[in-house]
Order: sequence, then structure tokens, then C-alpha cells
Amino acid sequence: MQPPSQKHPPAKETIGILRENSLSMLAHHELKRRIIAGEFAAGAKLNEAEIALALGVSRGPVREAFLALDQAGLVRVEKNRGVFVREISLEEADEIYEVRAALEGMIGRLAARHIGDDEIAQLRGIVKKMVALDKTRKAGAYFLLNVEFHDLLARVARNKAMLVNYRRVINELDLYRRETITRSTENIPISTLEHVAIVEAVAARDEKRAATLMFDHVMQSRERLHCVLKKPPVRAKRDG
Amino acid sequence: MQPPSQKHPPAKETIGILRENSLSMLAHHELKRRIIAGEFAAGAKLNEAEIALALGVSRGPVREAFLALDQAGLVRVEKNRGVFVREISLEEADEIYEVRAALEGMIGRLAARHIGDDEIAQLRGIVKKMVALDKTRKAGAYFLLNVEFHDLLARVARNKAMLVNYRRVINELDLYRRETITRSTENIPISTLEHVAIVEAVAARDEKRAATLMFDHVMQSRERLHCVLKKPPVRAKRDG
DNA sequence: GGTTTGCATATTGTTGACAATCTGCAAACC
DNA sequence: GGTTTGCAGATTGTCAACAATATGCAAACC
Repeated sequence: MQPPSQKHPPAKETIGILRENSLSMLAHHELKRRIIAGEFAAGAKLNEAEIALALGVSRGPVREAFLALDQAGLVRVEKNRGVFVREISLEEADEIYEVRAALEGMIGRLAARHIGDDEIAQLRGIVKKMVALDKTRKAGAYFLLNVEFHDLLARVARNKAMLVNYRRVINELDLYRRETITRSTENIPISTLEHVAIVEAVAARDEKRAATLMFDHVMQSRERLHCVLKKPPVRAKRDG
Repeated sequence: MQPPSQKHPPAKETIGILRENSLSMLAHHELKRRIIAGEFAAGAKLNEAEIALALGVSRGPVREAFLALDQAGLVRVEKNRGVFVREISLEEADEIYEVRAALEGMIGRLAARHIGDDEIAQLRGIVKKMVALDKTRKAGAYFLLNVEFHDLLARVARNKAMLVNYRRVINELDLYRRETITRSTENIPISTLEHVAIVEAVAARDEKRAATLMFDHVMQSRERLHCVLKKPPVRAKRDG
């Protein structure tokens, strides 16, 4: 298939990437990354020509990427007006949390069914780091560990369809959470305790209990988010 | 396109449709409809130029529609080779059923929380038709009632994010189910009984029970599908 | 003065053309 | 005979130009 002239090791990888991904897909992934990373403000207008120039491609692939991002719920397309980074209201976030709770419940059940010993160790490692963070109260670091914890569980569930749906929902939620969850540290100890209980249930292969704990954990996270939002003047050290 | 002589009342509606939807969106919806309706064979290759001609647009909007359909899981895009109607294996269908079970469980819970009396009546009406169909054993008609029943419950849940995710999963499953579920009628009475129980639980506003019944109903549907597949020579009257 | 109309500009929507890639087949080669 | 090489045709990927639409501002009008 490939011409046998692959002398340079890095070239092979680059060629592979270009063979697999069209410019549309490249634009799609890059824009998705930037949106999730928060490099665009919520509600910001994404100018086709501008982005095409920045990515070094023409408007066609950018437009195709926009349509895909619209389906993924990351941008909102208004005909003849443009595309905007999706803004998620508190009400929408509440709804999405319910979807996430449903998925995470099933993830807990499946993870308890399929988890291997090495993966149990990985989960325990993550939780250990969380416990250590309880004292420092670094919200940013905790947020990353939390993402890692839940994504690992989603992979352990051994269900590709579930993983795809889970990650899509998480991406949408992150549009909302990135502005709120890192502002509060008081709930970290509680959340960590829930994580500990989840690992125990999964490690014991207790499907029912893992499902319930995961479901409740998500719904309680939602409640904690509400509590944080209700006392808005948390203007203590906003490191940013 | 159309001459600007909008004397006729329906023209107003047409203009509205064109103002809301770009050709990409039109192509997206039309292709989605055709794929779900089974007008394209599973795995069939969708030729850009051919479809563009059939829809009366150029290839650009068709390509944009393809990208969106790829995100929705209805087609598979292979770079430089084309797009194909997604084929879903039994293993994938099994996975998707688990995602669906998770969502339907939450839908049952939320529906029990939010349902109104008129909607209870609607559900009972659908179930009544299902019971009537028990005797005729018309799989096609039962399938439509089943879709209506579950979609109504999903709307009753009063959660837009859930509805969007639910319908996406159902669309994917229909790619698989349309070839299998209509071949068997023996399970209709059992499934109908489960529907009756679900309506009762929702009408009683019993969230826990509704959630459990919905979850189990989906997982049992999956098992029934397996049973049907395990006895392949069901060559009795294949009305087609 | 406030509202409306009409243009100028910018941006998006669509198209057709061109470049890159794949596929199938036939000729050349061992 | 079987494999490889090299076209020819078809299809997809990308681009740049054109058309349609929205936006903002200024002039005209009441």
C-alpha cells in the first residue's frame, strides 16, 4: 500500500495523520480543543474567514467543522448570522446533569462488572492524590483529577457507545463548569469521600451499589454546584 | 428557485422554512429521514454528486450534511473513499441498548415526576392500541406504537437535553432494529404487559418504580432481540 | 426630534472548477 | 501463471469567486 520509502521515523506518523484526517476533521478537533480549553469566550462569535486564516485552510473545511461541532453541542449555528460558542444556562446545565447521572449510573454498574485489578489500582491512585489535595485545596488540580477519575471509569465500563455518549455530555457540561466549579474548594472533601466509596463498590464488583453511588454522586455534585452559585460573593483569592 | 409571486398562503410557510434552514440543514434532515426510513441499504455508499443532483443542490451542502450525520452516528466517513450508511453489529447494538437503558431509566423517573393527567390519558391510549394489536400480531404497527410510546415519555420527562440524547440513541438503534425487530411477533404480549406496568407506575408518580421498570424493560427488550436472533429460520410468512 | 428608508460594508451561503486520491484493468515483467 | 507497474476513469478534498443576507450608519421624511 504505502510506498516503501519511509526512512524518517517521524514522517511516518505525520503521513499517517494526514491519511486519516481531512482538513475538516483537523479543524473540527482543533476547534473542539480550543472551545473546551476555554480559549474562546462563552457566546463568542466564530468568524469563518478569520478562523480559516488562523488554521491555514479555506472556509470550506471550517464550515464543515462548524456543522459537526453544532451536532456535538459545542457551538450554536444561526443561519446568515454566524456560529457562536454555545452558552449553557443554569437550567440547561441542570438538565445535562440528569443525563450525566443516568449515564454514570450505568457506567458504575458496568465498571463493577468488567474492572480488572490493575484498573482498581489506578483508581485508588487517583483517589489517593485527591485525598492529598484535600489539604491544599487546589481547585484546578482537583478538577483535572476528577475528570481523570470519571473518564477512567467510563473506559473500564468496556462500552464504546457509552464512552462516546459520556464524553459528549461531559464536553457540554464543561462549557458550563469551567466557569463555576473551580471557584469553590469547600466541597472537595465531601466529593472525595464519595469517590472513595465508589472505588470500594467497584472493586468489590458490587454492580448495584456502584450504580447507585455513581448516580447519587452526580446528582449531589449538581446540588453542590447550586449551593456555590447561591452565595455569589466568593471573591476570595480568585487566582486567574 | 421560486418566482417571487407569493400570492398563495402556503408560500409564507415555505419562506419561513427557507429562512430557518440552510441547504445544508435541509440536506441533513432529508438524508437523516431517508436513512432512518431505510431507503438506503445498510452499508450502502452515498455518492456526493449523485445525492447533490437528487436534492438539487451542489456538493458543498451535501458534504456538510454528511459531517453532521457522522456526528449523529448515522453514517461513517472514510477519507478519500466516501461515506457509508452505518452498519451496526450485534455487539454494538448491545452496547447501545445499555446506553438506552440508562437514559430510559432516568426518563421514567422524570416522567413520573412531571407528567400531567392529559399525558397519562395519552399513554393509556397508546397502550390500549397495543393491547388490541396483541391479537393481530402486526409487527410493523406495533413497532410504530412502541416508538410513539417511548418518545411521548421522553417528552414528558421535561428535559430537552435528555430528549436530544434519547432520540440520537434511538436513531442509532433503529439502524439495527429495522432489520430485526419486525420479524418477530411472539414477544408483543410480554412487551405490552411491561408497557402497562410502566404507565401505572408513572401515573402513580412512583419515580423509583418507573425508573426501574423502564430500565428493565429496555434490557429485557435486548434479551428478546437476542432470542429472536438465535432461532434464525423464522421463515414463517415474511410479509415483504 | 424621532422614525424610516436606503445604501455601504461585512459576513455568510452556495457554487463550479481544480487538485489529490482511490479503484479497476490491462500490459509488462519475472 | 502470477505478480507488479502504470495508466484511465471516477470520486473525494479543497479552494476561490459569486450570490444572498445581515448590520450599521447616514440622509430623508413626518
